[in-house]
Amino acid sequence: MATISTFFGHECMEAFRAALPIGTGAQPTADRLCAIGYCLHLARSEELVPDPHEDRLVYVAGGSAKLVAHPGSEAGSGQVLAFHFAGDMISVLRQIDGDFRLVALTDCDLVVFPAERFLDIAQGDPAVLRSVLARSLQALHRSRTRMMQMGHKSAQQRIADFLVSMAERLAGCTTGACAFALPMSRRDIGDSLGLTIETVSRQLTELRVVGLVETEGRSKVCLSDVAALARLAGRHSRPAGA
Amino acid sequence: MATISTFFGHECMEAFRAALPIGTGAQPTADRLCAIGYCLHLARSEELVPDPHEDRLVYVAGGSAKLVAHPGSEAGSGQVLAFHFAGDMISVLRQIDGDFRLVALTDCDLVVFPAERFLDIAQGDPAVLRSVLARSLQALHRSRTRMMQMGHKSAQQRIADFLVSMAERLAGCTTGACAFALPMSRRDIGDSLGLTIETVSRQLTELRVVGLVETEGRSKVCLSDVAALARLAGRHSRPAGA
DNA sequence: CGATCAATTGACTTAGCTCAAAGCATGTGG
DNA sequence: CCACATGCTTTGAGCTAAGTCAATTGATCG
Repeated sequence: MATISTFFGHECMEAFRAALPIGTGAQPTADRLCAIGYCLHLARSEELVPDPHEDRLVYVAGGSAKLVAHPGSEAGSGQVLAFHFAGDMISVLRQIDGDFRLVALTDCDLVVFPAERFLDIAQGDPAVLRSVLARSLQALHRSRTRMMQMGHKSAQQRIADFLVSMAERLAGCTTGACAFALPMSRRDIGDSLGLTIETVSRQLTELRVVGLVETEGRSKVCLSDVAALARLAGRHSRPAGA
Repeated sequence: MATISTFFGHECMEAFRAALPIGTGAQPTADRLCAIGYCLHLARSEELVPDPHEDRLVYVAGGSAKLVAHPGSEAGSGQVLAFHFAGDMISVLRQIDGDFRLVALTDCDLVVFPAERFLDIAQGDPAVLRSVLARSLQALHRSRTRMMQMGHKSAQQRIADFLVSMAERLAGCTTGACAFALPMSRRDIGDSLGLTIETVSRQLTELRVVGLVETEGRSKVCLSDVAALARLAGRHSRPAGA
C-alpha cells in the first residue's frame, strides 16, 4: 500500500523546492510550503485516493502517473485524462464531476499539498503565486489547443502526436531521432486518445512499416525522425504535450 | 472596423470592475487595472488581431465570440477553439503555436489588457491574483475533462453536450426546459466539436425526432429537458462548458 | 518451463465523412 | 410590400476510417 515516506521524504522535498521560482529569495515561503506537504511513494498501479473534502496540488518528484476519471459504476472504460511525469505540478480537484484518481504507472514519488493552504501561503509570495498561475494559463492554452486538434485528427495523427509529445517529455527530444520506454500500456494510450487498443496497435505497425518507428518488447520505442512525426501529426509548430 | 470605444468605454469597464473579487477593499488595484486596459467594440465577424509581441487577457463585457486557430496558409478548416460569452475572461497568448484570433459572433464589447502588466498589478493584490488562478485551474480541469470525454463521445453525445453547455452559459439553465438563440453557425459548432456541418444537422434532427430539441429559424433552439440531454451526453454530473 | 496477460493481426460492421441536390431564411432591389 | 438572389441548412446516397469480435502470437513472471 501507499506509504508515507519519512526517510526518502527529503529528496522529494528538495526536488520540489528546486522547482520553485528562485529569484525571490523568499526561503521562508518554501519552508512553509514544505511544512504543509507530505511525501508519498506509490508503487506501480497504486492510487492516490482523492480527499473528498479538499482540492490538492501534487508535485511529481519522480516516476510517472496517469490521471484517470473513474466514472462511478462502470469498471470498463477507464478514461485517461492525462499522463504526468517528474517535474509536473498537478491540480487534483475534489469530486465535482466524477471521481479522479492519480494512478502510478511506475513507482513514483509525490509531494501532496492541500490546495487551499498552499495558495494561502503562496499568496504571501506573489512570485510563487504568479509562477503557478503562469503555468496553469499555459497548461490551459495547450490543453485547449490539443482538445480541438484531437477532434479533427485521424488515428494516425493522434498516435504521431502522442509519440512526439512523449519524446519531448520523456526524452527531452523535439527533433531528430530518439529512443525511450513508454511507461503506459496500449490500453492507457488508447484511453487517452479516444482510440481502441487495436487501432493503437495497427497505427503503430503502420508507422513501423513507414520506417518512422521501431518497437522492442512492450514498452521500448525508437523514433527515427521526431520532426517528421510532428509534421505527420499536423503540428504546425510546438505545443508541449498535455 | 473595430473601433476603440471612448463613450461606451465606461460601461465595459464597470462590467469588468464588477467581476473582480470584492472582499478585498483594494479599490486602487481595480483602478490601476482599468487604467491599462482599453475597451473595444467588435461588430459581427470582426476580429481582435493578436499582438505578436505580448500575451493578452481579454474580458468579455458583452456579446459572444469564438476563439479560432487560423493555421497559417489554409483558409478551409477554421478550427474553433472555444466560444466565449459575457463575463468570460480569456487569455489570448501570443503566437507560440499557430495564430489565434478572437472573432465576434455578435456585436461584442471587450476589455483588453496586456497580460504582463495585468499580472504585475494583480501581484500587488493577492486576492485578485488568486481569483484569476482559481478560475484558470478550474478552467484547465474542465478543459481536460472535456477533452478526454470528446475523444470517446459519439456525434450525438457531442451535440447533446454542446447544447447542455450552451443552455448553462447562455440561458443559465442546468435542468428542465429552456429556450435560447445560438449565436454561432452550424459550421462553427461542427468546427468546435470535430464534426461536419452535415453531421451536426443530422444529429440535431435526430434529437428533434426524439423530442428533446425544437428549432426555429437558423438560431433559436428550445430544449425540453436539459437533464435528459445531459444524461444522453454522458455527463455524470456537472462540468460547465469550455 | 509453463501460465497468464498484453499485443498483434484478421474479418466484418458501422458511425461519420464526402459528394451532391434540394429547401428555407434572410436580405436587397424594384 | 413582394420577388428574387444568396447563402445557410437540411436531406440523401455511397464510401472510408475506426470500432467490434475473434483468434494468434508474443512477453513477462512465478
